[in-house]
Amino acid sequence: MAQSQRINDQTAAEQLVGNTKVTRQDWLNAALDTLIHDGVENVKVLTLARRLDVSRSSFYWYFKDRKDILDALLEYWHSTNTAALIRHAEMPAQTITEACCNVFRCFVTPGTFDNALDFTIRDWARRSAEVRHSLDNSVARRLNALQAMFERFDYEPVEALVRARTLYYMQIGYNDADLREPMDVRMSLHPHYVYAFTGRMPSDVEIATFRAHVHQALEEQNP
Amino acid sequence: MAQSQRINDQTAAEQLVGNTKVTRQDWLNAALDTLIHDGVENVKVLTLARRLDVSRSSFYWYFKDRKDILDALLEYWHSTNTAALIRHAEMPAQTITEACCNVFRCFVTPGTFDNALDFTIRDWARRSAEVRHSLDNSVARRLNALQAMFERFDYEPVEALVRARTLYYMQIGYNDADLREPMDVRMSLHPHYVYAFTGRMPSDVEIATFRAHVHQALEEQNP
DNA sequence: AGAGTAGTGGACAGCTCTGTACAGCGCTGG
DNA sequence: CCAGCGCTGTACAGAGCTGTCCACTACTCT
Repeated sequence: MAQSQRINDQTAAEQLVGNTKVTRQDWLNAALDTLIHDGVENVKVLTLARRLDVSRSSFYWYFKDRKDILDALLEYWHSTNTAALIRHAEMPAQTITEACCNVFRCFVTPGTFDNALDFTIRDWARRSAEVRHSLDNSVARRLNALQAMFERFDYEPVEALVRARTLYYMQIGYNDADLREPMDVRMSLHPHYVYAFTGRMPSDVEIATFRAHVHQALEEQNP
Repeated sequence: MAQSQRINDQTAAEQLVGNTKVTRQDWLNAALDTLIHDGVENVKVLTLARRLDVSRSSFYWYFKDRKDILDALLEYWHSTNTAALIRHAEMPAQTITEACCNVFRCFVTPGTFDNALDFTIRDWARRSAEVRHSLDNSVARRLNALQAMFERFDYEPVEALVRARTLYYMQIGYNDADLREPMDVRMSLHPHYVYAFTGRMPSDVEIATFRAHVHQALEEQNP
């Protein structure tokens, strides 16, 4: 599922001047990919160097030490996933069911919210107080955005809180499970999820719009 | 939260005959505790030995190698968490809201379903195909039990499936987050969770019964 | 062309961890 | 009372990892 990740797309554009074989970006991309697939404890200077087919010591040209690159990875996560989720929760919508569909899109559209990365960060947070702190902050901001979303559609604060959590944790848990459910099955269940989360069935138009979005996103990914 | 874990309670009863300083159980308990708090990759023979204040080599008397004790930990998880959840999902109930409360009890009562252990296993599963396989099996059995629970109360299969997943993943995600919410706050939200999961409000009796159960469980833990 | 700069590779010291070999210690049963 | 069993400690070999030092290379700028 998770494609090779890129922290940004400068890599191709960067000039490999002088004796340069790899860029700082290459190290970061390799580290991010390793982080996602193998966990923090496998983000090792030695492993990355082997993967980039470069001497281990050149790592220390770009980064102070191992912690330095790990900090960069955390910062990347910070500025992507949480921002994406909040943005989708705040999208304008006519109904709560439409708003809920918007949030779903965030999780389903490739390149928006990286589920595998998010899991890895949670895992990491269990072993590092610093990461734990970042994570707690992000989760609070995410849940606030979702609660506010329900409140915009006149749910009582307590119910909005409970529904925000249910929606959020269900998505997180669901994606963690990595069910590899075929997209058509997932699409057929979608209206029922909306119903379970909001207590209301989405309209046919909302369902169709959601499907179109997902379809389009998948097209763009595999043209 | 997670107290010092015990794989079973034989330890105190076991005789330390001969030159024996620690038992196989001691190794297992230490390993389980380390697994939960620090993750698989920190379950190291050296670390456990230091913790038990015993030489590292005596480990190899009780276990073939490191993998041997890790297998034992997985087996332990197998025979506890999944069994507990299924048992609670199958408990007799008059209403779906009561059934839902039964499932909650499983997560809230100490010594029943170990959330921290479950998280660690999911983490582990990301790095080991063998563990992944065990986990997938367990999750399928858990979800089937929950879906069957909703179906017993006349939910359509698709809705039962969606609600089973929502209930399950919400609990998992919620516990992962380790919110450390005071129990009285959690209790006040409880009826709303039941409503979000089942679409119906629990009766006053059901709420009171649930609270009494939780209260009693906490009393037993801290007499 | 020569000096400087950015980046690389190889070698080294030092740490942590694994698994094995083997000797020693203290009970228990004939 | 001593032989054997269950268990422990010391010692060793070897692998994998980190971070540092320094010589080297290939560009760029003047």
